[in-house]
Amino acid sequence: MHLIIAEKNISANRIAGILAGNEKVRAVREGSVSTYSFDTKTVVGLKGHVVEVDFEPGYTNWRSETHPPRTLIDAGVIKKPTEKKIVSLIQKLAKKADLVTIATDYDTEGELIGKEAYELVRAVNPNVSINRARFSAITPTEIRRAFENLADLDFALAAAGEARQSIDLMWGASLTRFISIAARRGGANILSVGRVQSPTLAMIVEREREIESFVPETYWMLSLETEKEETAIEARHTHGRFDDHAEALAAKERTREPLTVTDIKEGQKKDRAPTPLDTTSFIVAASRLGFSAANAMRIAEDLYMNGYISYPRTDNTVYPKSLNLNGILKTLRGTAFDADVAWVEKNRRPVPTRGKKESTDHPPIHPAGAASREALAGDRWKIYELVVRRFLATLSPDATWATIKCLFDAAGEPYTATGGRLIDPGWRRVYPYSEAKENILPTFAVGERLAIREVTLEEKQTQPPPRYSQSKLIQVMEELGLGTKSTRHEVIGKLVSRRYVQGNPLRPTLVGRAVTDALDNHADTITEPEMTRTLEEHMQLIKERQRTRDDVIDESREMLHRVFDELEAHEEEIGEEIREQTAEEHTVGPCPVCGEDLRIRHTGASQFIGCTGYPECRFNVSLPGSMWGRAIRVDEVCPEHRLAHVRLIRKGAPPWNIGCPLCSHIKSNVEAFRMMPGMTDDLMRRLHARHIYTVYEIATMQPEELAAVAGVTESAAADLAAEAGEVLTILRRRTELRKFLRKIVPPRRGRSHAKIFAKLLDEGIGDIAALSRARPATLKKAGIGEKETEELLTRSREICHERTLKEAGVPAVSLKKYREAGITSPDAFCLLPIPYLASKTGLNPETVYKHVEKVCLHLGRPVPAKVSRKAFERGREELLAVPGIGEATLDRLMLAGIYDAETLTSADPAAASAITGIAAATIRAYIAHLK
DNA sequence: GCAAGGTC
Repeated sequence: MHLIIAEKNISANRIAGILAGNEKVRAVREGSVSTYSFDTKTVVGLKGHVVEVDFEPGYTNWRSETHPPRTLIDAGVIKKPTEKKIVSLIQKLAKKADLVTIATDYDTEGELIGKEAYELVRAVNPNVSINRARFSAITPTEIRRAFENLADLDFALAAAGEARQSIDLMWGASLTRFISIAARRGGANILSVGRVQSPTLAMIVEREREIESFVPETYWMLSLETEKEETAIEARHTHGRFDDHAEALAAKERTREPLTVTDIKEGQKKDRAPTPLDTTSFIVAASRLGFSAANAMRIAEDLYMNGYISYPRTDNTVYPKSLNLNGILKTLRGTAFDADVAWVEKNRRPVPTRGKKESTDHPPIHPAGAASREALAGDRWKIYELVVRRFLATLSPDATWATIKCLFDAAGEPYTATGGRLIDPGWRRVYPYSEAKENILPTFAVGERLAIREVTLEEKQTQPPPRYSQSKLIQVMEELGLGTKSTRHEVIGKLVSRRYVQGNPLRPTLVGRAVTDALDNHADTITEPEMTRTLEEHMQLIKERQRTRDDVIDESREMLHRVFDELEAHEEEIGEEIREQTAEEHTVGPCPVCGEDLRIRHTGASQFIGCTGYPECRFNVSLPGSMWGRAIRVDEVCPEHRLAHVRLIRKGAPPWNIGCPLCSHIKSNVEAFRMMPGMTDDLMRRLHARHIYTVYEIATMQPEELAAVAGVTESAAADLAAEAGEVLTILRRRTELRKFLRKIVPPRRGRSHAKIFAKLLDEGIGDIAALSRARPATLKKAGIGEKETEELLTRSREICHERTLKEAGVPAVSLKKYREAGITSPDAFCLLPIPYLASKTGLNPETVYKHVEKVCLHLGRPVPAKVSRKAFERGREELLAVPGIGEATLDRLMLAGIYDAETLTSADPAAASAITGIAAATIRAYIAHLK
């Protein structure tokens, strides 16, 4: 069998189709992986890298004494599978193969991915011959040519990729750990560092600094307004920007009629049709439609997977010869673009436009299939339409403008006006995304005199450079060689998820600035794009076999050690700097009680807002637990409390805007206040004025303090505190009920726990005890199913029973034994005979008596007579001596309170029979025997 | 728990 390994599934499919020619290809899905077979050949696709580099075992603990971050520099690197299913399928197929061909993309990463496959094959089949097919496009001619000219894997090319992997891992991981540990950040708050992300972040921080330090300069623009044929025309002074106000004023003073036309220059200008789309220009075009980089790529990948557009990750802006442009136009006929296609076919430019970058891996992004607006709703259609229209535009003629430049003289002061008119829209007909702004001037004649309506001197200010938009940043990253077409948008996503930057345009956060500062000061190698350039030069040398992989990595190790010399010498200082700079990130504003800073605090699963004046000031505001999202500060500020708004953010969930934490705190506690019978609006106002917002505070305050705050007598204050305590109990029980419901009733669409809970509350069911007494019909009305109702009732009764028994004073250890014996209700304690309970549980009857006594007293029921251990054991012997009574019969008799000879002889056989199920005659026989 | 690079 000849095994062919491609870079991805879709390539495998297409390669198989081409190589099979007229033969039928059998597609087989094994799990989630497909193979394509024909003749004796099987083609299988990888998923890019199917293995990943990591450190050898022993380096997982970040805070290890023996393996601090620096030791990662010299740690061994291993490859471990990330796509286990594909790895095992490749190895299964490799065992049977007598020839293996690596057919991954022809670039450095592709060669490395090929080498990974090579190693997987070698591990299970050491002798099979392995070769390499190199092609620059998956087209019939290219693929056939490649398979007729099979070569060997280029190990030097792959080694260049391996050097990049190792260097990225050791720099990224060691510096990430170092900085995170120094700043005492862990878990979701680590501070990451990397060859691509750190310079990108540094650019954003740098731009923000430029904006902050920008000193605007004032300048003046001089213009006049004239008119012809009742249209107003604006002409600007040819001096342009005046930096000197006096000079501008003088020019304005000199400007007077007559205004004479001195020259007219007419011309034509071509407006070139746009070039084919590579990933970056696609992201730029999509951003004009309002798509973020990541969203545009996500949609493009979806369209690609469904065959509507070509591969969206490409650096190519030139259509390859092999691309069938006519075929694509034909595909688009009959779609919503029918008229546009017809126009393009009729007016087509001789050669399609071409951009500056030409690469061979993939063609520019172009339509691959026909789609309808109905099939692709909303955003997907917008992106598809963009790709289609751009494709059409690249085949369309340039647009042509008629331009006119008119020069005027106003008593010696020169002015000019320019106009433009679109005479042939060309490509703009099919690509309406950039507006063509016309400015049509009336026809002038040289020497013509005009009136001056107004002369305007406008004062203006120079503007700071703009913040980076996502698309602009991706363009700059590309210019600097940072990241790849596939990763640039992900890098921005990473900076956002690390909370280094926010917004679009992108602004750095305090954390982002602090990390950039720390790295700039002590490890600037990693914040410069230079590192990537050097790495690429070294990789080039490896490819040319002028240097080895290990030699390059060793040099990088040496550099990183020097960086660590500097970092370790300043660890304390670096950590403190970062902590100091980022404290503000958690500060929401002044404490209403003492005026110190209020800060968001995270402690494990809970989070709250506390006062930095703690413990002197104990003011705090509770926040929903971190399961609802991590609390962060946002820019908006509450005008009333001067506190920053708070938002909970959680992966995969929309953010929960809490708003002003104090407003929200007050609002959520007002309802509880109103549950207190003695609460009035006036009293509530007084409490709020003294920053008392919770029932809990009232319940725990000293009466005299509360009396002073509320302006009532101490005894009234004590009543209030008692009421508050009762409200707390009610609320606690409600919470308990809520938790209980959540555990048993699974949430369903249209039936949230909140809804059910509200309905139960309406029915007066506010705690588990009330629930245990509820009628099934009531629960059904609240939207709870029959089975769930049954379970709710059973479980809630169990809980109530157990609670009563605990309250009565039955110890938990004994409760367990009763439960195991099936004795759970308090009634069972009061009604069942003590010997029976003792026998069932194996407990001492005297202990049982103590429990029964407690329960009966607790419930106000009569306490049964005590049975001593001696009497109990003697009774057993007496009864077991009676012929016909064994252990089983004894158990039954005990149920009827019969546990010794005396209780048996005095028993009423009929009654005892009814309880025990033993025939009355048999019981009479036992009694006769004893007598 | 860490990077960057493939791909989904």
